[in-house]
Amino acid sequence: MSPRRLTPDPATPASLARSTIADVARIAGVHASTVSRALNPATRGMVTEAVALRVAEAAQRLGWRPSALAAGLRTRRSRTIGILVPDLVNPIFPPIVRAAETLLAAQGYATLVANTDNDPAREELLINRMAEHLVDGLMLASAAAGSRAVELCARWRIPVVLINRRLPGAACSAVTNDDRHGIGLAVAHLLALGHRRIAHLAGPPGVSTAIDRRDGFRAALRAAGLDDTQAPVVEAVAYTRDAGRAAMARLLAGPGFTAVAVANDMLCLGVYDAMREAGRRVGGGISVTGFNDMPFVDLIDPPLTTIRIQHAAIGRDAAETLLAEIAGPGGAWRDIRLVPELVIRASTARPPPDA
Amino acid sequence: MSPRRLTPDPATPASLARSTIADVARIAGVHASTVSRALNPATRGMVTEAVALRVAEAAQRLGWRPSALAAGLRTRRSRTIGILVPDLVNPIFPPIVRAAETLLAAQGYATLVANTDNDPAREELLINRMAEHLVDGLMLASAAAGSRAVELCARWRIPVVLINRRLPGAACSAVTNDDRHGIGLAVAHLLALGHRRIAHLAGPPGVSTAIDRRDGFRAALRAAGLDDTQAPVVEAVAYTRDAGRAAMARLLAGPGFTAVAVANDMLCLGVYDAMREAGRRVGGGISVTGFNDMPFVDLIDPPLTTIRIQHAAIGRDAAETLLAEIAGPGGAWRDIRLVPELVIRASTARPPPDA
DNA sequence: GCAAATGATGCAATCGATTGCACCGCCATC
DNA sequence: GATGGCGGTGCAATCGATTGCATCATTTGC
Repeated sequence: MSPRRLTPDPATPASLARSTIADVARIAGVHASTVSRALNPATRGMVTEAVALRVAEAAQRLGWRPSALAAGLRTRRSRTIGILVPDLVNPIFPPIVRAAETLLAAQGYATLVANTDNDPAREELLINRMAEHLVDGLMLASAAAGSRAVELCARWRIPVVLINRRLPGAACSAVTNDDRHGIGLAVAHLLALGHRRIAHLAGPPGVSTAIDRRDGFRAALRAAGLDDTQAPVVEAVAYTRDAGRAAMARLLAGPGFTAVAVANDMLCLGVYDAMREAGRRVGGGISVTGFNDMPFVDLIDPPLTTIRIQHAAIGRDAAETLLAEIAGPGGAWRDIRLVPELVIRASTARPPPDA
Repeated sequence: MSPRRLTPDPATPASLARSTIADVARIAGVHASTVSRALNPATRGMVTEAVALRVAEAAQRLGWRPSALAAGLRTRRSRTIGILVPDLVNPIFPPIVRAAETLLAAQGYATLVANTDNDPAREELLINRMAEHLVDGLMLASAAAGSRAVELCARWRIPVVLINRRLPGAACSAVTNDDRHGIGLAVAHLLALGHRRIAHLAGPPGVSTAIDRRDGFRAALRAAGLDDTQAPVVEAVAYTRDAGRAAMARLLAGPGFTAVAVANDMLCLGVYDAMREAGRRVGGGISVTGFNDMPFVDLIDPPLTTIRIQHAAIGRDAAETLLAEIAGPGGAWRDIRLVPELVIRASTARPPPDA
């Protein structure tokens, strides 16, 4: 009966203690520096095949694992990437984080994820914490006007990539959506359905997605020969369901409109709430468009017409950009603008005939 | 005109280089070890008030930040907690992660989040990676039968707390839901509505939530004097929308039933899909109950009757348990079982009279 | 066949903070 | 006034891996 083989070798009780490179060196009969070279893929070529094999065997037998801390202390890189999101509970972020994490994990990077709660102070604190952990790069989804985040990263010499939200004039790369174009698709769709009195429920101040979508909304109306200054516009205080409800209630109290282009899907959930409370119907009554195509909005009642962004691509592109900047600093900043697409569902319809 | 005050002092160009404890020591005119003691809250008492002040000032002026790597290497603790989830895109996890992260961040801990994709090999890899980063503790939401995760953590001496899913016989604490009780609430609700032919759509094999909910389902039927062996039960291959759709299709092809208690909300999304494809109505036709009350299921059509778990409490309790075990190892394992509650919405109704 | 080049390995310093121990000075005690 | 104790600080080793440089053995070239 052959003994079961697990990792690490169960026959070696040495596995009880965490072993170091020195232990491996002793077993393999070489110097610790040789072990280091043999075990590091980048320097494996510096040692003899036979030695590399012997070392690998010894390491395996001891169940040796590198100490990321010791290595990082010496090399000044932690093989860790930080990701800062304003709110992990907003379902558009997990797919982004996940795509980034998957790509990074394949390259041997771990990811430190944290919530800023849209609080600049917390954002600063977390960036400092990330700096203490010597993250090799940072993905920042929480950028807002006035944020010192990018300067802070520069001070700590941490490559940073903005995702989702831009920061005009910021000295760093960014992977975002073409928000102006996206909202234009929504407006064009509403116009094609016959709507002429279209409102806009805008996002919170200082956030690029809010600004660009609002500008794009205006531009799209003008392009259609409509007077954009007449269009009702209200601003939500945050990208939350509650803020959407409140903003929509204000919109409903104002001059009439048959459709509303909303700045994001999360706000739409509140818009639906407000419509229900006001006894109005979404779709047949007032048409509603969202933005993001976040998971599950195809299941709400009525299913939401929205602008689909490339969640996974944002995470992937941002991770790739970051890795490129880590590998070779000094390149030009990338400004990747992903193109969103319209997804038509039942929350939009022709305007009611009596409107 | 007084100069603007930022952090760190902009007047000190020393802030350009990352400063160490030795730099602070030089400025403050003391030894590095004294700086360490003065800056560490736990050892501050060992130095004179005046020295502590001088050191703090010097540190502030240099914009000094501790190196988590150097400190961790010496102390063998990284002030980092790992969280392993099977799928971050499943909306029940972000609230848990977030609650844990908030509590841990307040205690100075960073959180390393990773996805296992329900892949045991990936889980092992990630735990090893966490071990390399010397995480002080691990929250594990991905436990499934046969997982070597807990042993692996024991080998690395990493305190671990299972969340959401239990692992019978595992040598560690766990913070989970009372799944048997929860599914019992759902069944009781269906019985009260008049249903007698109730099916169960079970979760994937080997996962405690699936097993306990199935057992609880059976027990609830028996308690009502019904023959639980007659109840149709099919098993989904995973907790995904697609798997739910497939399983529900199989259920619909079998003997008749007027209600189905589904093992989780994510599966319910697929159940809705299958019902739509089969031309059946959820609620008035077949009643459906979910489990978890994950975000947004109150907005789907029809809104889902489900069992609400205490998302935030899971994260909080698990984080607290972990901190307790880190602070004083050797205590008894905690087995916290949180009590869920029934949330009635429109996916359940009286059985149709002709049924 | 000898010098030079090449390649493999060992040596030791280093990254930055922590901490056991030694030391020094001051005060209280007898 | 010597002794003991104690609080505050400095010294130096330490955590574990990496890496520039030295060293040694081997091979190549002439």
